Amino acid sequence: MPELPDVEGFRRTFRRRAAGKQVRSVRAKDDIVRNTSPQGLGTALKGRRFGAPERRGKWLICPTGGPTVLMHFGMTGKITWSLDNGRHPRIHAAFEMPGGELQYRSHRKLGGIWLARDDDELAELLADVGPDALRIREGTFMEMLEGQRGSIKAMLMDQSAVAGLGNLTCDELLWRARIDPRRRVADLDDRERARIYRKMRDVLHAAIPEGRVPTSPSWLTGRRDVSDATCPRCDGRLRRATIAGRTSVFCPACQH
DNA sequence: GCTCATGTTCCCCT
DNA sequence: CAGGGGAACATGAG
Repeated sequence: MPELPDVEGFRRTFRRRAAGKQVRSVRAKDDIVRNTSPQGLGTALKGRRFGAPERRGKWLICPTGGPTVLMHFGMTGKITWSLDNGRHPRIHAAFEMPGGELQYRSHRKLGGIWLARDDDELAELLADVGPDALRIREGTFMEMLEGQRGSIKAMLMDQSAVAGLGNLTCDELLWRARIDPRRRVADLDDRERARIYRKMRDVLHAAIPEGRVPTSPSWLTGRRDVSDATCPRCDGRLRRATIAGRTSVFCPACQH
């Protein structure tokens, strides 16, 4: 589930439910807390008040004025708010606070929770995360493309180059930009590069209010799980191929 | 039983 | 060094 639009939705949930509230206690499974123990997390947070959450790429950043909680959601993580402090087994961490608890769930446990004790630790944990896809300026984006020798899809998926784009977002924006995901970055001209930047923003801005990459039939993403899927634009047959280790869906008829 | 899944990391090649 | 391929992680869903 979680790419940039999903994490942006989690940020909204966190802001609405947890920001400004004092943490009463923390429960967490051992293997979901990555750089300390559940006890360590609880000790650091108990009595502290969460501030406004931020997002960088697919990371949710939850400050308290002292330590900061970092959440990553892997492929199946999410945040939920519960009124009743229930001990559901699928909840991997819960921050108990007045009025309910904020729950972190990560079905396949590919994500996790990190604790940064201060700004230095925070910077260290996020050191390899590139500029956020939603905020990167066009000039910076163009600089990132310089000197790249791989495919455009691989570059867009690289979180240290541009942070937040996932497999669905990349397929969607390349389809809108009419660029074949296998194209070498070095072979793209300036107009094509500008088109990719513009479509990246369009896709993100359209997806964020939904809190996910939309799956309506007018989106490529709405067709990717359909057998014998056709292009929403030209009705040509969509193709699947592995690029940069992930399944890519694209339209060979209108993406070049 | 088999393959695949919206992510990241690590190892091995070229 | 930059990239690509593949495996691993954990747990289903089809």
